[in-house]
Amino acid sequence: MIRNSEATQSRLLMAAKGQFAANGYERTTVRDIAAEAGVNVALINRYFGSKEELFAQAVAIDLEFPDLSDVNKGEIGERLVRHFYTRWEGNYADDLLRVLVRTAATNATAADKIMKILNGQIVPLVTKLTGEAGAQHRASLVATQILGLAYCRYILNLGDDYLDPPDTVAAIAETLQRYLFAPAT
Amino acid sequence: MIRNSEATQSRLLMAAKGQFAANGYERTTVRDIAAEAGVNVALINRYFGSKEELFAQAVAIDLEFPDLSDVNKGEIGERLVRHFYTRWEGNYADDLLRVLVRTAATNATAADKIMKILNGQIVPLVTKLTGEAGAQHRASLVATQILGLAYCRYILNLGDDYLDPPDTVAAIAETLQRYLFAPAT
DNA sequence: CTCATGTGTAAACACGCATTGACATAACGG
DNA sequence: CCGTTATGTCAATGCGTGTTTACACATGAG
Repeated sequence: MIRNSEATQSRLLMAAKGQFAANGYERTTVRDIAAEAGVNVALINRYFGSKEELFAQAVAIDLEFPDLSDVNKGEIGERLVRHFYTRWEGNYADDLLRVLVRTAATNATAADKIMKILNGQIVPLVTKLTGEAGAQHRASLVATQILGLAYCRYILNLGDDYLDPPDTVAAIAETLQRYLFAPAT
Repeated sequence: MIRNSEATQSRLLMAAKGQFAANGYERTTVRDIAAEAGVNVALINRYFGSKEELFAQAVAIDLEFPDLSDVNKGEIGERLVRHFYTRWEGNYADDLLRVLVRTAATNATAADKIMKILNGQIVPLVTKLTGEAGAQHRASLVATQILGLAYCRYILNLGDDYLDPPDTVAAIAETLQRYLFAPAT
Protein backbone atom coordinates (compact mmCIF):
# COMPACT_ATOMS: atom_id res chain seq x y z
CA MET A 1 0.00 0.00 0.00
CA ILE A 2 1.44 3.30 -1.10
CA ARG A 3 1.17 5.98 1.57
CA ASN A 4 1.06 9.62 0.67
CA SER A 5 -1.01 11.95 2.77
CA GLU A 6 -1.02 14.79 0.25
CA ALA A 7 -2.30 12.54 -2.51
CA THR A 8 -5.06 11.03 -0.39
CA GLN A 9 -6.18 14.43 0.83
CA SER A 10 -6.34 15.59 -2.75
CA ARG A 11 -8.27 12.49 -3.77
CA LEU A 12 -10.69 13.04 -0.92
CA LEU A 13 -11.24 16.64 -1.96
CA MET A 14 -11.95 15.67 -5.56
CA ALA A 15 -14.30 12.90 -4.54
CA ALA A 16 -16.04 15.24 -2.12
CA LYS A 17 -16.65 17.86 -4.79
CA GLY A 18 -17.98 15.24 -7.14
CA GLN A 19 -20.33 13.75 -4.59
CA PHE A 20 -21.51 17.08 -3.23
CA ALA A 21 -22.15 18.31 -6.76
CA ALA A 22 -24.13 15.22 -7.65
CA ASN A 23 -26.14 14.68 -4.49
CA GLY A 24 -25.94 17.77 -2.31
CA TYR A 25 -24.54 18.04 1.18
CA GLU A 26 -26.99 15.95 3.19
CA ARG A 27 -27.33 13.08 0.76
CA THR A 28 -23.63 12.42 0.38
CA THR A 29 -22.15 10.37 3.18
CA VAL A 30 -18.55 10.42 4.23
CA ARG A 31 -18.52 6.72 3.43
CA ASP A 32 -19.44 7.46 -0.17
CA ILE A 33 -16.71 10.04 -0.46
CA ALA A 34 -14.12 7.74 1.06
CA ALA A 35 -15.22 4.90 -1.20
CA GLU A 36 -14.93 7.01 -4.34
CA ALA A 37 -11.53 8.20 -3.21
CA GLY A 38 -10.53 4.63 -2.44
CA VAL A 39 -9.44 5.37 1.09
CA ASN A 40 -10.67 4.64 4.59
CA VAL A 41 -13.48 6.68 6.09
CA ALA A 42 -11.60 7.62 9.21
CA LEU A 43 -9.07 9.56 7.17
CA ILE A 44 -11.65 12.22 6.46
CA ASN A 45 -11.73 13.08 10.13
CA ARG A 46 -8.01 12.75 10.46
CA TYR A 47 -7.25 15.15 7.64
CA PHE A 48 -10.24 17.47 7.62
CA GLY A 49 -11.67 17.20 11.11
CA SER A 50 -15.27 16.76 10.06
CA LYS A 51 -17.58 16.44 7.10
CA GLU A 52 -18.52 20.09 7.44
CA GLU A 53 -14.89 21.21 7.25
CA LEU A 54 -14.23 18.98 4.29
CA PHE A 55 -17.16 20.62 2.58
CA ALA A 56 -15.88 24.06 3.48
CA GLN A 57 -12.53 23.25 1.87
CA ALA A 58 -14.27 21.81 -1.16
CA VAL A 59 -15.92 25.17 -1.81
CA ALA A 60 -13.03 27.29 -0.62
CA ILE A 61 -11.20 27.46 -3.92
CA ASP A 62 -11.83 30.58 -5.92
CA LEU A 63 -14.07 30.59 -8.94
CA GLU A 64 -11.78 31.37 -11.87
CA PHE A 65 -13.71 34.35 -13.03
CA PRO A 66 -12.57 35.49 -16.45
CA ASP A 67 -10.54 38.66 -16.74
CA LEU A 68 -12.62 40.98 -18.89
CA SER A 69 -10.67 44.18 -18.44
CA ASP A 70 -9.43 44.26 -22.01
CA VAL A 71 -12.56 42.94 -23.69
CA ASN A 72 -14.64 45.03 -26.02
CA LYS A 73 -17.72 46.28 -24.20
CA GLY A 74 -20.01 44.87 -26.81
CA GLU A 75 -18.69 41.36 -26.29
CA ILE A 76 -18.70 41.10 -22.54
CA GLY A 77 -22.10 39.45 -22.35
CA GLU A 78 -21.11 36.73 -24.73
CA ARG A 79 -17.77 36.19 -23.04
CA LEU A 80 -19.51 35.76 -19.72
CA VAL A 81 -22.03 33.18 -20.89
CA ARG A 82 -19.45 31.33 -22.89
CA HIS A 83 -17.16 31.15 -19.89
CA PHE A 84 -19.75 29.36 -17.80
CA TYR A 85 -21.19 27.40 -20.67
CA THR A 86 -17.91 25.85 -21.68
CA ARG A 87 -17.30 24.63 -18.16
CA TRP A 88 -20.10 22.10 -18.24
CA GLU A 89 -19.58 21.20 -21.86
CA GLY A 90 -16.34 19.73 -20.60
CA ASN A 91 -18.52 18.07 -17.92
CA TYR A 92 -16.37 18.82 -14.90
CA ALA A 93 -18.16 16.67 -12.36
CA ASP A 94 -16.40 18.55 -9.60
CA ASP A 95 -16.88 22.01 -11.02
CA LEU A 96 -17.16 24.50 -8.19
CA LEU A 97 -20.16 26.33 -9.62
CA ARG A 98 -21.96 23.03 -9.90
CA VAL A 99 -21.23 22.21 -6.27
CA LEU A 100 -22.34 25.63 -5.11
CA VAL A 101 -25.59 25.86 -7.04
CA ARG A 102 -26.74 22.50 -5.81
CA THR A 103 -25.61 22.72 -2.21
CA ALA A 104 -26.61 26.33 -1.54
CA ALA A 105 -30.20 25.19 -1.42
CA THR A 106 -29.63 23.43 1.87
CA ASN A 107 -26.28 24.66 3.15
CA ALA A 108 -25.62 28.14 4.46
CA THR A 109 -21.87 27.84 3.84
CA ALA A 110 -22.48 27.39 0.13
CA ALA A 111 -25.06 30.17 -0.03
CA ASP A 112 -22.59 32.52 1.68
CA LYS A 113 -19.95 31.54 -0.81
CA ILE A 114 -22.20 32.49 -3.71
CA MET A 115 -22.95 35.81 -2.02
CA LYS A 116 -19.21 36.39 -1.66
CA ILE A 117 -18.72 35.76 -5.36
CA LEU A 118 -21.56 38.13 -6.16
CA ASN A 119 -20.31 40.89 -3.89
CA GLY A 120 -16.62 40.26 -4.33
CA GLN A 121 -16.38 39.57 -8.03
CA ILE A 122 -19.50 40.40 -10.01
CA VAL A 123 -20.36 43.71 -8.36
CA PRO A 124 -16.77 45.01 -8.67
CA LEU A 125 -16.67 43.92 -12.29
CA VAL A 126 -19.88 45.77 -13.05
CA THR A 127 -18.65 48.77 -11.11
CA LYS A 128 -15.50 48.93 -13.19
CA LEU A 129 -17.51 48.65 -16.37
CA THR A 130 -20.37 51.03 -15.68
CA GLY A 131 -19.53 53.00 -12.58
CA GLU A 132 -20.73 52.94 -9.01
CA ALA A 133 -24.37 53.88 -9.58
CA GLY A 134 -26.69 50.94 -9.78
CA ALA A 135 -23.87 48.43 -10.02
CA GLN A 136 -25.38 46.23 -7.33
CA HIS A 137 -28.71 46.09 -9.14
CA ARG A 138 -27.10 45.30 -12.45
CA ALA A 139 -24.87 42.66 -10.95
CA SER A 140 -27.85 41.02 -9.25
CA LEU A 141 -29.76 40.86 -12.50
CA VAL A 142 -26.76 39.21 -14.12
CA ALA A 143 -26.69 36.75 -11.23
CA THR A 144 -30.34 35.81 -11.68
CA GLN A 145 -29.77 34.89 -15.30
CA ILE A 146 -26.51 33.00 -14.86
CA LEU A 147 -27.65 31.11 -11.79
CA GLY A 148 -30.91 30.29 -13.51
CA LEU A 149 -29.00 28.88 -16.44
CA ALA A 150 -26.84 26.86 -14.09
CA TYR A 151 -29.90 25.68 -12.21
CA CYS A 152 -31.53 24.42 -15.38
CA ARG A 153 -28.41 22.65 -16.53
CA TYR A 154 -27.19 21.22 -13.22
CA ILE A 155 -30.35 20.54 -11.30
CA LEU A 156 -33.05 20.04 -13.90
CA ASN A 157 -30.52 18.53 -16.32
CA LEU A 158 -31.98 20.36 -19.31
CA GLY A 159 -30.01 19.07 -22.27
CA ASP A 160 -29.32 20.51 -25.68
CA ASP A 161 -32.84 19.65 -26.82
CA TYR A 162 -34.10 22.22 -24.36
CA LEU A 163 -31.24 24.68 -24.39
CA ASP A 164 -29.66 24.58 -27.81
CA PRO A 165 -26.08 25.74 -27.19
CA PRO A 166 -25.52 28.38 -29.90
CA ASP A 167 -29.00 29.87 -29.60
CA THR A 168 -28.85 29.83 -25.83
CA VAL A 169 -25.48 31.51 -25.70
CA ALA A 170 -26.63 34.20 -28.11
CA ALA A 171 -29.93 34.85 -26.32
CA ILE A 172 -28.42 35.01 -22.86
CA ALA A 173 -25.43 37.03 -23.98
CA GLU A 174 -27.81 39.69 -25.22
CA THR A 175 -29.65 39.64 -21.91
CA LEU A 176 -26.48 40.10 -19.90
CA GLN A 177 -25.38 42.84 -22.23
CA ARG A 178 -28.62 44.67 -21.51
CA TYR A 179 -28.44 44.12 -17.76
CA LEU A 180 -24.92 45.50 -17.79
CA PHE A 181 -25.19 48.46 -20.09
CA ALA A 182 -28.81 49.40 -20.71
CA PRO A 183 -29.50 52.98 -19.55
CA ALA A 184 -31.13 53.14 -16.15
CA THR A 185 -34.88 53.52 -16.23
CA MET B 1 -58.41 18.09 22.97
CA ILE B 2 -60.39 18.74 19.82
CA ARG B 3 -60.19 15.86 17.38
CA ASN B 4 -60.60 16.43 13.67
CA SER B 5 -58.56 14.36 11.26
CA GLU B 6 -59.15 16.61 8.26
CA ALA B 7 -57.95 19.66 10.14
CA THR B 8 -54.82 17.96 11.43
CA GLN B 9 -53.98 16.58 8.01
CA SER B 10 -54.34 20.06 6.60
CA ARG B 11 -52.17 21.51 9.37
CA LEU B 12 -49.55 18.88 8.69
CA LEU B 13 -49.54 19.70 5.00
CA MET B 14 -49.14 23.41 5.63
CA ALA B 15 -46.39 22.86 8.15
CA ALA B 16 -44.68 20.46 5.78
CA LYS B 17 -44.69 22.96 2.93
CA GLY B 18 -43.33 25.64 5.22
CA GLN B 19 -40.54 23.48 6.55
CA PHE B 20 -39.59 22.00 3.19
CA ALA B 21 -39.53 25.48 1.67
CA ALA B 22 -37.32 26.79 4.45
CA ASN B 23 -34.91 23.91 4.92
CA GLY B 24 -35.22 21.49 2.02
CA TYR B 25 -36.22 17.87 2.15
CA GLU B 26 -33.34 16.29 4.05
CA ARG B 27 -32.93 18.96 6.69
CA THR B 28 -36.54 19.00 7.78
CA THR B 29 -37.41 16.23 10.18
CA VAL B 30 -40.86 14.78 10.64
CA ARG B 31 -40.58 15.86 14.25
CA ASP B 32 -40.13 19.47 13.18
CA ILE B 33 -43.17 19.30 10.95
CA ALA B 34 -45.30 17.71 13.65
CA ALA B 35 -44.13 20.29 16.17
CA GLU B 36 -45.04 23.21 13.90
CA ALA B 37 -48.41 21.63 13.23
CA GLY B 38 -48.85 21.05 16.94
CA VAL B 39 -49.62 17.37 16.58
CA ASN B 40 -47.95 14.11 17.37
CA VAL B 41 -45.24 12.74 15.08
CA ALA B 42 -46.89 9.39 14.59
CA LEU B 43 -49.83 11.01 12.86
CA ILE B 44 -47.67 11.75 9.85
CA ASN B 45 -47.30 8.06 9.24
CA ARG B 46 -50.91 7.39 10.09
CA TYR B 47 -52.26 9.91 7.61
CA PHE B 48 -49.57 10.04 4.93
CA GLY B 49 -47.75 6.73 5.25
CA SER B 50 -44.26 8.18 5.15
CA LYS B 51 -42.26 11.38 4.99
CA GLU B 52 -41.73 10.84 1.27
CA GLU B 53 -45.46 10.60 0.59
CA LEU B 54 -46.18 13.63 2.71
CA PHE B 55 -43.67 15.50 0.60
CA ALA B 56 -45.24 14.21 -2.59
CA GLN B 57 -48.61 15.52 -1.48
CA ALA B 58 -47.07 18.82 -0.47
CA VAL B 59 -45.90 19.40 -4.04
CA ALA B 60 -48.87 17.72 -5.73
CA ILE B 61 -51.09 20.78 -5.98
CA ASP B 62 -50.96 22.59 -9.28
CA LEU B 63 -49.12 25.84 -9.72
CA GLU B 64 -51.73 28.48 -10.45
CA PHE B 65 -50.23 29.65 -13.66
CA PRO B 66 -51.84 32.84 -14.88
CA ASP B 67 -54.19 32.71 -17.83
CA LEU B 68 -52.61 34.88 -20.48
CA SER B 69 -54.81 34.05 -23.41
CA ASP B 70 -56.44 37.45 -23.55
CA VAL B 71 -53.40 39.52 -22.69
CA ASN B 72 -51.82 41.88 -25.16
CA LYS B 73 -48.69 40.30 -26.62
CA GLY B 74 -46.59 43.23 -25.64
CA GLU B 75 -47.46 42.85 -21.97
CA ILE B 76 -47.01 39.13 -21.49
CA GLY B 77 -43.47 39.38 -20.21
CA GLU B 78 -44.44 41.88 -17.54
CA ARG B 79 -47.50 39.89 -16.54
CA LEU B 80 -45.38 36.80 -16.10
CA VAL B 81 -42.75 38.41 -13.90
CA ARG B 82 -45.31 40.25 -11.89
CA HIS B 83 -47.24 37.06 -11.28
CA PHE B 84 -44.28 35.39 -9.66
CA TYR B 85 -42.96 38.52 -8.04
CA THR B 86 -46.17 39.30 -6.23
CA ARG B 87 -46.28 35.82 -4.72
CA TRP B 88 -43.28 36.39 -2.52
CA GLU B 89 -44.06 39.97 -1.79
CA GLY B 90 -46.97 38.48 0.15
CA ASN B 91 -44.33 36.18 1.66
CA TYR B 92 -46.20 32.92 1.38
CA ALA B 93 -43.90 30.72 3.42
CA ASP B 94 -45.54 27.67 1.94
CA ASP B 95 -45.63 28.86 -1.64
CA LEU B 96 -45.30 25.89 -3.96
CA LEU B 97 -42.69 27.48 -6.20
CA ARG B 98 -40.61 28.20 -3.15
CA VAL B 99 -40.82 24.59 -2.04
CA LEU B 100 -39.96 23.30 -5.47
CA VAL B 101 -36.99 25.54 -6.17
CA ARG B 102 -35.36 24.69 -2.89
CA THR B 103 -36.08 20.98 -2.76
CA ALA B 104 -35.40 20.17 -6.40
CA ALA B 105 -31.71 20.54 -5.66
CA THR B 106 -31.68 17.33 -3.67
CA ASN B 107 -34.99 15.61 -4.42
CA ALA B 108 -35.87 13.98 -7.70
CA THR B 109 -39.60 14.22 -7.05
CA ALA B 110 -39.40 17.99 -6.90
CA ALA B 111 -37.15 18.22 -9.95
CA ASP B 112 -39.64 16.09 -11.91
CA LYS B 113 -42.43 18.36 -10.79
CA ILE B 114 -40.64 21.40 -12.17
CA MET B 115 -40.06 19.57 -15.44
CA LYS B 116 -43.77 18.78 -15.59
CA ILE B 117 -44.58 22.45 -15.14
CA LEU B 118 -42.10 23.38 -17.84
CA ASN B 119 -43.38 20.79 -20.31
CA GLY B 120 -47.02 20.88 -19.31
CA GLN B 121 -47.59 24.59 -18.84
CA ILE B 122 -44.80 26.82 -20.12
CA VAL B 123 -44.09 25.04 -23.39
CA PRO B 124 -47.82 24.87 -24.32
CA LEU B 125 -48.21 28.54 -23.45
CA VAL B 126 -45.30 29.48 -25.67
CA THR B 127 -46.59 27.23 -28.41
CA LYS B 128 -49.93 28.95 -28.35
CA LEU B 129 -48.28 32.34 -28.49
CA THR B 130 -45.62 31.76 -31.11
CA GLY B 131 -46.32 28.45 -32.77
CA GLU B 132 -44.71 25.04 -32.63
CA ALA B 133 -41.30 25.90 -34.00
CA GLY B 134 -38.71 26.56 -31.32
CA ALA B 135 -41.28 26.70 -28.56
CA GLN B 136 -39.28 24.33 -26.37
CA HIS B 137 -36.18 26.46 -26.71
CA ARG B 138 -38.05 29.66 -25.96
CA ALA B 139 -39.81 28.13 -22.98
CA SER B 140 -36.52 26.86 -21.60
CA LEU B 141 -34.97 30.29 -21.85
CA VAL B 142 -37.93 31.71 -19.98
CA ALA B 143 -37.44 29.02 -17.35
CA THR B 144 -33.78 29.91 -16.84
CA GLN B 145 -34.68 33.50 -16.10
CA ILE B 146 -37.65 32.86 -13.85
CA LEU B 147 -35.99 30.08 -11.90
CA GLY B 148 -32.87 32.19 -11.57
CA LEU B 149 -34.93 35.00 -10.12
CA ALA B 150 -36.61 32.59 -7.73
CA TYR B 151 -33.23 31.10 -6.78
CA CYS B 152 -31.85 34.53 -5.91
CA ARG B 153 -34.90 35.46 -3.88
CA TYR B 154 -35.59 32.19 -2.14
CA ILE B 155 -32.18 30.65 -1.67
CA LEU B 156 -29.76 33.53 -1.64
CA ASN B 157 -32.34 35.79 -0.01
CA LEU B 158 -31.41 38.77 -2.15
CA GLY B 159 -33.55 41.61 -0.84
CA ASP B 160 -34.75 44.82 -2.41
CA ASP B 161 -31.32 46.37 -2.03
CA TYR B 162 -30.05 43.86 -4.55
CA LEU B 163 -33.14 43.42 -6.67
CA ASP B 164 -35.06 46.67 -6.61
CA PRO B 165 -38.66 45.64 -7.33
CA PRO B 166 -39.78 48.07 -10.06
CA ASP B 167 -36.46 48.02 -11.91
CA THR B 168 -36.19 44.26 -11.61
CA VAL B 169 -39.68 43.66 -12.91
CA ALA B 170 -39.08 45.95 -15.84
CA ALA B 171 -35.71 44.47 -16.73
CA ILE B 172 -36.83 40.88 -16.53
CA ALA B 173 -40.11 41.53 -18.27
CA GLU B 174 -38.16 42.82 -21.25
CA THR B 175 -35.98 39.73 -21.19
CA LEU B 176 -38.93 37.36 -21.18
CA GLN B 177 -40.55 39.38 -23.93
CA ARG B 178 -37.47 38.85 -26.06
CA TYR B 179 -37.17 35.14 -25.24
CA LEU B 180 -40.79 34.71 -26.23
CA PHE B 181 -41.07 36.81 -29.34
CA ALA B 182 -37.66 37.74 -30.70
CA PRO B 183 -37.23 36.40 -34.24
CA ALA B 184 -35.25 33.16 -34.39
CA THR B 185 -31.58 33.58 -35.18
C1' DC C 1 -74.76 3.83 29.62
C1' DT C 2 -71.78 1.06 26.55
C1' DC C 3 -69.15 -0.30 23.28
C1' DA C 4 -66.94 0.17 18.75
C1' DT C 5 -64.50 3.28 16.08
C1' DG C 6 -61.88 7.23 15.02
C1' DT C 7 -58.24 9.99 16.74
C1' DG C 8 -54.17 11.27 19.54
C1' DT C 9 -50.06 9.99 22.63
C1' DA C 10 -45.86 7.99 24.33
C1' DA C 11 -42.30 4.94 24.19
C1' DA C 12 -39.41 1.95 21.78
C1' DC C 13 -37.37 0.08 17.70
C1' DA C 14 -34.23 -0.28 13.82
C1' DC C 15 -31.28 1.81 11.00
C1' DG C 16 -27.76 4.91 9.06
C1' DC C 17 -24.84 8.33 10.04
C1' DA C 18 -20.47 10.95 11.61
C1' DT C 19 -17.05 10.45 14.71
C1' DT C 20 -13.57 8.32 17.81
C1' DG C 21 -9.94 5.49 19.85
C1' DA C 22 -7.05 1.50 19.85
C1' DC C 23 -4.37 -0.94 16.90
C1' DA C 24 -1.55 -2.22 12.57
C1' DT C 25 1.67 -1.28 9.09
C1' DA C 26 4.48 1.43 5.91
C1' DA C 27 8.30 4.94 5.60
C1' DC C 28 12.55 6.48 6.88
C1' DG C 29 16.42 8.45 9.52
C1' DG C 30 19.92 6.73 12.66
C1' DC D 1 18.56 -3.42 11.49
C1' DC D 2 15.85 -0.63 14.84
C1' DG D 3 12.79 2.50 16.57
C1' DT D 4 10.10 6.52 15.80
C1' DT D 5 6.78 8.79 13.21
C1' DA D 6 3.48 9.18 9.68
C1' DT D 7 -0.17 6.94 7.57
C1' DG D 8 -3.88 3.66 7.14
C1' DT D 9 -7.37 0.08 9.23
C1' DC D 10 -10.93 -1.71 12.08
C1' DA D 11 -14.42 -1.96 15.31
C1' DA D 12 -17.18 0.45 18.49
C1' DT D 13 -19.80 4.45 20.17
C1' DG D 14 -23.33 7.85 20.30
C1' DC D 15 -26.70 10.32 18.21
C1' DG D 16 -30.51 11.56 15.17
C1' DT D 17 -33.63 9.85 12.12
C1' DG D 18 -38.15 7.62 10.22
C1' DT D 19 -41.15 4.32 11.61
C1' DT D 20 -43.98 1.12 14.43
C1' DT D 21 -46.29 -0.68 18.29
C1' DA D 22 -49.11 -0.63 22.31
C1' DC D 23 -51.90 2.16 24.78
C1' DA D 24 -55.24 6.21 26.11
C1' DC D 25 -58.85 9.07 25.17
C1' DA D 26 -62.78 11.31 22.67
C1' DT D 27 -66.90 10.61 19.93
C1' DG D 28 -71.25 9.09 18.67
C1' DA D 29 -74.58 5.39 17.49
C1' DG D 30 -77.49 1.88 19.52
